[in-house]
Amino acid sequence: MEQDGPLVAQPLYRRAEAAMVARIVGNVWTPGMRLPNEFALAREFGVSQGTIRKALMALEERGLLARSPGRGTTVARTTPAEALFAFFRLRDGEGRMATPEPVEEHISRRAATDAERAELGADCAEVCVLERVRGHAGAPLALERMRLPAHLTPGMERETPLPNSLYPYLQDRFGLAIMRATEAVTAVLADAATARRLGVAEGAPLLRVERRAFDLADRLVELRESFYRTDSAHYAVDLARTPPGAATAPLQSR
Amino acid sequence: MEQDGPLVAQPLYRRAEAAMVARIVGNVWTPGMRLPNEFALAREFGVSQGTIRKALMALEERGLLARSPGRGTTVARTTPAEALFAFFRLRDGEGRMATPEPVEEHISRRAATDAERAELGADCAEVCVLERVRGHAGAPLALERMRLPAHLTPGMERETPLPNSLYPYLQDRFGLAIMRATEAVTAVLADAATARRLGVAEGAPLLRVERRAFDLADRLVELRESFYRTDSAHYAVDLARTPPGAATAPLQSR
DNA sequence: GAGTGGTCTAGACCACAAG
DNA sequence: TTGTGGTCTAGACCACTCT
Repeated sequence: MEQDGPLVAQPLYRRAEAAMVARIVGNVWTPGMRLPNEFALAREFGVSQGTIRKALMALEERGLLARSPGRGTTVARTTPAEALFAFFRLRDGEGRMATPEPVEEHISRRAATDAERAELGADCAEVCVLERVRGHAGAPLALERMRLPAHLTPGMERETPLPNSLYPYLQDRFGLAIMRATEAVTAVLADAATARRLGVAEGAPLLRVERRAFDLADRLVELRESFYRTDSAHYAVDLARTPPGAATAPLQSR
Repeated sequence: MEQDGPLVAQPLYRRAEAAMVARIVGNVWTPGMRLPNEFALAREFGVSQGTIRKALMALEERGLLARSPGRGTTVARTTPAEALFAFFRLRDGEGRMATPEPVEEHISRRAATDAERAELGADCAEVCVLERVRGHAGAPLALERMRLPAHLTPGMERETPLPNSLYPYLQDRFGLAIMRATEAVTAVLADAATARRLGVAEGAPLLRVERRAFDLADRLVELRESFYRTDSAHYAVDLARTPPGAATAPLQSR
């Protein structure tokens, strides 16, 4: 009656897919690394080349692999531009990304609260707290406050200033690959402290965005609270009719 | 050098896919209809069964077809529950959908403004304007103002009250299948009129959501401006790392 | 020129749904 | 029992990249 382990036998291509994900998560296959070709993989896993291909194409669609004719299959390497595009939703009037430049940054490390341990896992004794103001076109745009499990990011609190784009840094430095996130958006009034840092009047309307970010193994690894000014930009969302049986949750939800 | 028509020959499975989309858009294949089996389609299009299968699976992923073993392949039929889930983003504290109940509704028809014609197409002489207040758990939650090309929804202005879920109605009544939408979210202060209708104080923070909705053929068919209270609900977004070369725009953007 | 992935075909066996 | 889609295999040809 348990949900976790599939009781029914998974198709071969699913098992091959899972085995390859395990290698990427376990850093046996590292970002940028070139994989053996389809026939070699097929021999290795004991299936046909067509079956391996199906698994490879699924992983390409999930963004874990990059394939191109003539060059071969490589483990995807997240570039700063892509990473920003994937999770940063602020756009200007013409729909272009309102690229944020760092303005100020504070980073520290402290004991995790009970609430944080409940979300980030019982083994999370300390958290790294990163607070940033980022601007665009000369004006402050966003105030962000991130919390990460300190045992997953050892020494991060001494590496200020951090790169503008955080997720590629987490991947290169700590092997933390952020794959998906959920955001909860509400409208709030700026309090005095936030208003001062964002250069708006107290009581000005702001977007408050609460983000939970998950890594390759679908562990929650970042809690983020952001406040956005939306006087010159907006939070852009693309919605599509979801096919009923389609992949809703990437993996397990817990 | 033109972008529209593919100058290079498309793969067979893409051409088969496009041909099948055309049949669905042209109502040759109607929602719920059962398609011929893979071998019959293969014969009809002059390709192999494997190629047809690839096209069918792509259309299933796009949500246009539903396939199941033993039953066959049918044209997808949008149910109210799915349609609400797909585009309605408000969730309560536990992540459940904050199902909105209609509170009041006004519908009218008037000449289109120049701005509306620029967006909805030059042949859009008149627009249908639908204004609604919707509530949840006894309190007003959202004020919505929708504009649709009147020539695509003839007689709609006499059909008040309209069903709670608008898109299934548009599909059943006018053959307008909304497939995707973009939303621009900003934070604003409630003006006097909006505050009164939503039961909040003037100057309370609200989410303002501007939606553009597109049909099967990727025509812009709805402009919508909504104001949401987010004191007891939030606007929920799921973000995923997008594979660089993946399908970003469903069809052409114009 | 050698090797790669992209496309296309062909045929086999299975579980499942419907009559 | 019949027919369907789901899975798996096998082999062919092509365009492309790299050296």
